[in-house]
Amino acid sequence: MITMTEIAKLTGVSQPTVSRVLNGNTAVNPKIRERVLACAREHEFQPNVIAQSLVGSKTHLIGVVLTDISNAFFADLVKYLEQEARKSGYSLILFNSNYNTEQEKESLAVVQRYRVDGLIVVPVDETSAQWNAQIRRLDIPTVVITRHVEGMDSVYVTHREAGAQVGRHLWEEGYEEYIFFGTTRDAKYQGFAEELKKHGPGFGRKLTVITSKEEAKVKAGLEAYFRKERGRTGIFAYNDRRAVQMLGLLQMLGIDVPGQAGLVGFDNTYMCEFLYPRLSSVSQPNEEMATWAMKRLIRKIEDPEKGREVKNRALKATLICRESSKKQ
Amino acid sequence: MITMTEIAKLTGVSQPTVSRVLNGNTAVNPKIRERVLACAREHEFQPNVIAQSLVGSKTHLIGVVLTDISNAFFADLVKYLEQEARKSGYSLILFNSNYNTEQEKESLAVVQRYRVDGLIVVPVDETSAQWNAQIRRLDIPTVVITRHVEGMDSVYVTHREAGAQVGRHLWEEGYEEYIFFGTTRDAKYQGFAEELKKHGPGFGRKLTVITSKEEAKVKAGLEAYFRKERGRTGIFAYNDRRAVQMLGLLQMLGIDVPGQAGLVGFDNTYMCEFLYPRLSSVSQPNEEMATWAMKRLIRKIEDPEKGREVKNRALKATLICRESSKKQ
DNA sequence: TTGTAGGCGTTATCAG
DNA sequence: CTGATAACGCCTACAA
Repeated sequence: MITMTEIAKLTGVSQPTVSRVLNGNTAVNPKIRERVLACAREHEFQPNVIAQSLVGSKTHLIGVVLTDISNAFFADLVKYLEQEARKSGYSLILFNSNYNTEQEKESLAVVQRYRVDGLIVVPVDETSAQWNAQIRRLDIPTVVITRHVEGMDSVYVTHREAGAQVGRHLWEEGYEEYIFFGTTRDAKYQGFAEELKKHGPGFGRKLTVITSKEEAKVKAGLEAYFRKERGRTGIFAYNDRRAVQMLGLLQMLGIDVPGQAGLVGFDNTYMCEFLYPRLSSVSQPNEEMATWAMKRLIRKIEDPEKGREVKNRALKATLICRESSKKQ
Repeated sequence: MITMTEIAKLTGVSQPTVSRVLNGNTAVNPKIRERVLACAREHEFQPNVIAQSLVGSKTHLIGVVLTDISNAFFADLVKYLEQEARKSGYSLILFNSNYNTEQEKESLAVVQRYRVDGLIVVPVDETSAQWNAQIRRLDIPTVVITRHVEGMDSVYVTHREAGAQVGRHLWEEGYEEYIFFGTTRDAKYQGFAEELKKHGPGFGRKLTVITSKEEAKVKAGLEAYFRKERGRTGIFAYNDRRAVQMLGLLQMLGIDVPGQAGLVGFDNTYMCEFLYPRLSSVSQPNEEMATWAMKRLIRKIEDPEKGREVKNRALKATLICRESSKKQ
């Protein structure tokens, strides 16, 4: 890899002159300019951004530290993050914490050693004191994505509200009893339950929660559930994976969807369109989330004044109604 | 961010001494050592790897340039790549070409400007002369993953062999006619067709290809297909996405799976286990592929001698038989 | 318009 | 054991 100094020697000028030509800032003698450019082209000069970073104290590197890149949802976010960063000439240096706080901690340290200009993070546990302490000491412009953290910039989707949307939808479609497939700590559950509560005081008896991740247990639970005399049941699964599993189980048990049971998933992954019946699901605004996060981050980096105040962006999810939860 | 020079001033020693202490290479006076370490800890010193890179001509950065990070298959690979790189102290700088050769070209240039130590690539089109010229001129240790490129290190799965496996399986399960859902350029198709050919000369009439990506056309094609008198039909979809779509269509048309039609997908994604009937699928050794690629790359980087010769690794995929293609 | 000098934060190589 | 000194590749004054 040829350097400016070498080009300088080759063309008989000084290195700063080469720099001027290659960066096109200042005016230079056209003859020299041509000579230098020709030489650079010939040797396929590529500036050493490492050296540029050292002097300019700007690396054009953005650290991305997230919990699970193999999760399609995050992978999708990364795609848009990269797209947006690229537009402004930044590159992504990627770390996967794998939901492991040790790895996350180490990743944040590495990111600091690379002197990244900014940071996009999906914390393993944003309530952890250790994490909060570390991320704040880093003193790097940061945007939290997917979670809401007090005192830091963040973009996230209002899961509670999304849960309420699903509750309303299932109620409107005439489902009389309900199942939530997930944990009660999930904000989606809370919104879902609250919404249903509005439609009658007896909702407690009408809302069942299935928490287990073991298929056999889930199946047994469903069997027991449907053995009783039941009205039409609306089921909300906390993500599409689980929704697909639920659909498979319902089909296995011979329960008609959406007749006896309506089903709504979460994430609106591509397969929703492919399943039979097509799966209703809640769509998160991935592109918007990623784009906002990156734009915001770059603004913080390039305009520290405006970047100072903390901005939070709560985005709404959209329920996509398909066949799996339709009125009969 | 405190630097070695600052620590040196604070502790009244020279900067190189600080470097020695912090790197623990050479022996230093225990008193000074303690003083320096204390100071470094107090100010949470983190070495500037950018500066280290500049002098050491090693960035510990590995460029990853792939076609579509939002594809679950590649996202999975990235997870393992990161894991393996991390073990050896390397970090990933990630680029998504989005199947766009312009973006790919630019990414390769950026990667070079960052002076990455190595490169993992999934080319948009490995047969392109332009790409071949560029990648070779880069002169960076590179491992191609997922594709086979003459004269370069690569790991890939033998799709042709996988296709043959599927053909054999469907034949053994008693399917008498066959559909391939994908394109005939796909090596999977070739292996599939060749295998079927072994079981009788009339295979040409018995193997139908559905290429369209438009659901309506696919549906119409299937309807026309099954309107005729048909034996049991074995269907091979080029990936799980398509297999799910196919399954949905078959269910919609009221065709019994695996009775009238058997179905096999490709990629063995999580949903195979969740669908009803459970989907047979070909499992690619993602972890092995990624791990091999990264280990090989690091070896090339750290031991240029051994890294010189070109190594190719062809991995076999494994067919996972489930309910969707079982003998009746 | 061009060259010289200095510095970014390290590491490495010398003397001492 | 420790401190100068040079070097990595580039940029930004400053001077000519």
